[in-house]
Amino acid sequence: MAEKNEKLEMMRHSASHVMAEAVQQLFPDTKFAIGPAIENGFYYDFDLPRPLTPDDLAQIENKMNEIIAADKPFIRKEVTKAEAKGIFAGQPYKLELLEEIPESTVTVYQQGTFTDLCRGPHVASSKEIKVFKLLNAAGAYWRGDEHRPMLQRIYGIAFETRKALADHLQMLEEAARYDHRKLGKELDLFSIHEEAGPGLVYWHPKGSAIRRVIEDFWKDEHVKRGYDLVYTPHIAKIDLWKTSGHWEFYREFLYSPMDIEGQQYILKPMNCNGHIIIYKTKTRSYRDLPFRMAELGTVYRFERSGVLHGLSRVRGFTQDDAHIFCRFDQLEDEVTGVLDLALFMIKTFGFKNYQVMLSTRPDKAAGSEEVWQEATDTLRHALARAGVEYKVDPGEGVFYGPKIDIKFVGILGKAWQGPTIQVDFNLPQRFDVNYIGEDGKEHQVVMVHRTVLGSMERFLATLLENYAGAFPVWLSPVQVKVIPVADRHLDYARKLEKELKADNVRVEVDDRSERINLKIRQAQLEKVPYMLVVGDKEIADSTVAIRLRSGKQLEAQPFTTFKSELLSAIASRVKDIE
RNA sequence: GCCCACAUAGCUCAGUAGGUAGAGCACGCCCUUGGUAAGGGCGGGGUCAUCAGUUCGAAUCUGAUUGUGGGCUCCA
Repeated sequence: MAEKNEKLEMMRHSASHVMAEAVQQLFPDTKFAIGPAIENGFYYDFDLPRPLTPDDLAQIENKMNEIIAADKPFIRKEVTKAEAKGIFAGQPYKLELLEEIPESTVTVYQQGTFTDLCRGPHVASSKEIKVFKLLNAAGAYWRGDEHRPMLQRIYGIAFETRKALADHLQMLEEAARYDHRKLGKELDLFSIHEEAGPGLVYWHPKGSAIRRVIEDFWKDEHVKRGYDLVYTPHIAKIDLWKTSGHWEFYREFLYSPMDIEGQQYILKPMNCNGHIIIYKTKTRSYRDLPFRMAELGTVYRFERSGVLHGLSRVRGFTQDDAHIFCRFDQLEDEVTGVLDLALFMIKTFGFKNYQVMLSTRPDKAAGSEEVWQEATDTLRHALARAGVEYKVDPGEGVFYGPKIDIKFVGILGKAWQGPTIQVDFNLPQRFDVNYIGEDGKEHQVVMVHRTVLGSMERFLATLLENYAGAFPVWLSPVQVKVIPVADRHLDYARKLEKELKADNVRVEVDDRSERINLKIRQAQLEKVPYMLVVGDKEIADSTVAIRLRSGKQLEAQPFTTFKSELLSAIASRVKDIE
């Protein structure tokens, strides 16, 4: 398998060289940057005299096919740096790369008319490139630096067989049907409006119904686990954010201050300061710790226009936030508790798997090396206790402390940013957040910032794409659709509706004078888990005919039986009626 | 923010030699009361994202603005 992947990667990398040759022939003035193999394909960055059009891509593809058909060998040469500078005269990006190579000799690969600075390896000859397709052209900064020139990147994919290519293209099409922006519109869950502002989400009744279920569950679970729920205001005086350091470090994410009676206020970008204020309203004893304060806190951050994306990157969002104030010796237990909660959430919401990253001390960090080391070790111990496998992300911690990030892995294998657990020594110091120890003296608390879902917005996106909009029954905005066969069955339908509503079931009656085929179709499109078809037979026997959204029809059963099974399925949160 | 593309009815979309807008779904009314994925008829609905410009005339050409998409960068 590994060998096969290497072969594929070699082919993809070679395809990128062939693409460069094609571009060179079509645009002789091109300056070449880099062109690696990536997952499923390859790209190459070019500095071109004009923007590329879809027609250009087709032409480049044709040229590539010619080169492949001509079966040009890939020739590897070792040359001195001085020779290489001659070869790449007039190619500033290649020359810049050459400067950074410490060795005195470098390798170049040549196929046809194109020679590239490249470590290799490559296929022996262009004919070994089996099937490829150019997907799109996009802008990309030279070396990923936004202060350097914007280059044009062409992305392509390449496979061993036509079938593999076709499968991949089909998979891309399939993925588009799971897109939360599309599903959100189709299922009438939320909207975002040009006239109201980008990145600001309007939750429709059905989206709000899902959110309420999530929030109620979240609150109950937190209270069970020893959290106190709080509410804090959306704006606060700017000085608070100066004290916390946000004004200094994160100003680019903050909205401009507003003037209120001569005082400057800003919208909160985080909830921590509010929780610290509550903590500090009285002297806390070591006996009061840990103090776990939780809030579904709505925050506003200025995100640059180009990064906004549906529900997953927005400018106003509600974090499922909490801050744990504890003693250092309690830190491990607290982190363990948060990990347990996070894993419980992952399981309850039906994610197949998860990935865990531990981020360590960055270059620019507050606090001493020793404290960092100790805190990082504490996180390691907690991870070990939870029996969780993780990877280390060196230097990716927040400036105020190390963190654990968990990604949800959905049904399709896509990973989503989920829970985050961050240790913080900085804010307690800035705000002088203390407790009185057994020794009668003041000691600084350790703060843990954490979310277990992320934000309501991003989490809904995650759920939507994970379930393709077919939520498990406990989360479905409409759990039951009652479909009377004819108008004379409406009274019975209403009676069922009333009885289900009495137990907080989210139920709708399709009371239109339409054929049931139409009503079934629309309930299917709405992905309602249970459709109850009721007509003369059902009324006579006090039963319901049940159709599942899978298309499966269950035996007609007494309404009371259905109802109790439904209620237990909802309460279990895990299993639907099958 | 940067590169490229796109913006037509509530939704999905058609409308290229520039001559003042169409379909399906949805919505309203009428007929139909039909047993598991679209019954039929009629009707209302659009200053073609916004603002300028070119032109006798702009959904269509040009520019700017706003927004969206694909990337890049960023994501405490």
